[in-house]
Amino acid sequence: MYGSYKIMRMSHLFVPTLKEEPAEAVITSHKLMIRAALIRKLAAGLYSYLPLGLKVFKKVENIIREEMDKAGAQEFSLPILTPAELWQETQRWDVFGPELMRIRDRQDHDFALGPTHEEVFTDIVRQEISSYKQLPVNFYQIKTKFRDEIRPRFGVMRCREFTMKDAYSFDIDEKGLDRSYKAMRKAYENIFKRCGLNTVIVQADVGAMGGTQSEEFMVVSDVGEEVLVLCPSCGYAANLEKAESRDGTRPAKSEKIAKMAEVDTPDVKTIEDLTGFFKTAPGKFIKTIICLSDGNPIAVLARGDIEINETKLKNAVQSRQLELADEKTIEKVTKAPVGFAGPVGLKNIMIYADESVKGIVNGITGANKKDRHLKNVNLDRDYKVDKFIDVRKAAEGDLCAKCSKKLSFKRGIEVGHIFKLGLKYTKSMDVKFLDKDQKEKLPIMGCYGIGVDRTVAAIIEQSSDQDGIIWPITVAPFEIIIIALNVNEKKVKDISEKLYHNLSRSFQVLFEDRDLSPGFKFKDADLIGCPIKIIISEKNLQNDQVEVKTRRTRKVESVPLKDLETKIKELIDNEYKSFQV
RNA sequence: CGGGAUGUGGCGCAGCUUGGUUUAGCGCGCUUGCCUUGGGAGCAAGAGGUCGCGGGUUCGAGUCCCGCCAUCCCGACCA
Repeated sequence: MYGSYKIMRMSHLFVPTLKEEPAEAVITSHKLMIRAALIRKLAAGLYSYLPLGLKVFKKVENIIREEMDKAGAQEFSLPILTPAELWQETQRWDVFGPELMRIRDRQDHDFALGPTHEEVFTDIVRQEISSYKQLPVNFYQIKTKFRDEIRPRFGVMRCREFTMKDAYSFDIDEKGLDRSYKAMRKAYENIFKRCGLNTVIVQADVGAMGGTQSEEFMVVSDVGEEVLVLCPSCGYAANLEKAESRDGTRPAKSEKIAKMAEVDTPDVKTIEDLTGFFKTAPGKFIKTIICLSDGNPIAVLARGDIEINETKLKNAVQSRQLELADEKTIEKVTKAPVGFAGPVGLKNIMIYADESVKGIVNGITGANKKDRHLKNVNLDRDYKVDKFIDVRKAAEGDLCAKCSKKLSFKRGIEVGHIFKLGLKYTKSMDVKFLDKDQKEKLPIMGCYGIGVDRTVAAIIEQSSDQDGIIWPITVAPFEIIIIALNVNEKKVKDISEKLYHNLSRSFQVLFEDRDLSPGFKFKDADLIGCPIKIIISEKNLQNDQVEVKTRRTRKVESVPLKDLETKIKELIDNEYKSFQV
């Protein structure tokens, strides 16, 4: 439990709850955050926190802070406004593109509103750290970030202005980075457990930043923006970008290799067209995609029934920028209009192929001529592949690459991301320290982020019912709500006041003291979702009792006044226990 | 940026197809009074809207046309 709480009465607190669902919200957490008066929208992707929302937000923040400190990280506060020069040093002034919010001052100096703070922290290390004796360090802050999102979405889930806890570790060597990374991984597990969140840790692609390892903390949810590939059998977990998988289809019956032949296929272009035309399963086709890798055309083959994972492809061909080729390029490379590309006779271009192509016997593919396809095409006899790569996009029905059991697919909300960054920033910003062996070296970095707003939303996604939010006690705006049923009854009013003052000494108590109908107050209380409700009515007071009801279980109990404090303490202690780390 | 939808008192919506019975309406909320107190009470009386903005058509536009803006959804995008 943290700190002493200011006295709070519903009659005083600004909690403009809504009976009706706001039209602009689609997902549960967004609807409830508005209805329970946690947030209000200012503009697309910009939200104001109201007093109740802020209380929750601060609790989450505080849990993060405590666990970060416990893990040995040190809190900073860096400016949001950051000079362009710093971003130019690492090329990110350009790389970040339009997502970076830019601003110019009256002297015409360029600045960015920080979307993340690698450069600024690295700059501090560059200036202040010169010896291995000062390392390792892990610096963090909990700060407002700005990203000009192409599409803000789902309330606080994807915003243009949001709060992120970002941490950066600097180590002497790989071993040290491993230690820092593991410490953060553990801290994250603690943080999410304490927030009452069930998370799954998935492997993620390291992306263009060239790190070595990256994992995401995901909250499984249908409204998640990422697809997770999970193996229920061995525990393998990765996001779709990263996921490896194996073919789950039965191998085709062995077939005699037949003679290659050209077929007239007027206007038959897509795999769908082709399966109809040839009356064959999509697995029979050799899909040929022409891409531009850093401006150079390459051909990528895959079996007709699988999709290509662009991230895997990008990594496999070591491309910085990869895109589908435009029509002109395709016509130039294949000498045919779009839709008739094939590997046979394709020249002056690297031909990559997914492993899935290996098993195709007597395949069908484009003839590199308008309205013509080839059938009975076979690897090595009819065409060559320069390099086999794994670009299979995992799909329903695929098997786990590790244990060959069937994979399961779920969606998830990314609440945290940990990352072994390597030397990317220390190198480009020329950060050096003198090691024990008297040699100059680059510190090796890790970075670790948590979306604070998103974490709050995810908690609600995971914990609510038809009546409203069910807060885990660790992040609840108040631990207890005392409802005085009829404040016009002197006895009810007096005893409620007394209990409120007494309990406020040990707990965070919200006092529902408004002169409203009981139903109204119950509904509001459920919406707001405080874990424990104490109901004081004239009826029960006749027996010197009050009612205690828990939000989660809806269990009600009549408790004699004299036992109340003990009972409440017991209940609350129990609640906290289930979120202990 | 492409596709779709929406914009009418604080909130949720109807009215628009077929322009004039509309003085723009309903529910919630709000104000005042009475009444009521175990699951968003009741009665009565009120306040509150240049119908997103601009232009056009018309004798007449919330309603039709054009343009713009905003919001939401899908997609693209997202170290």
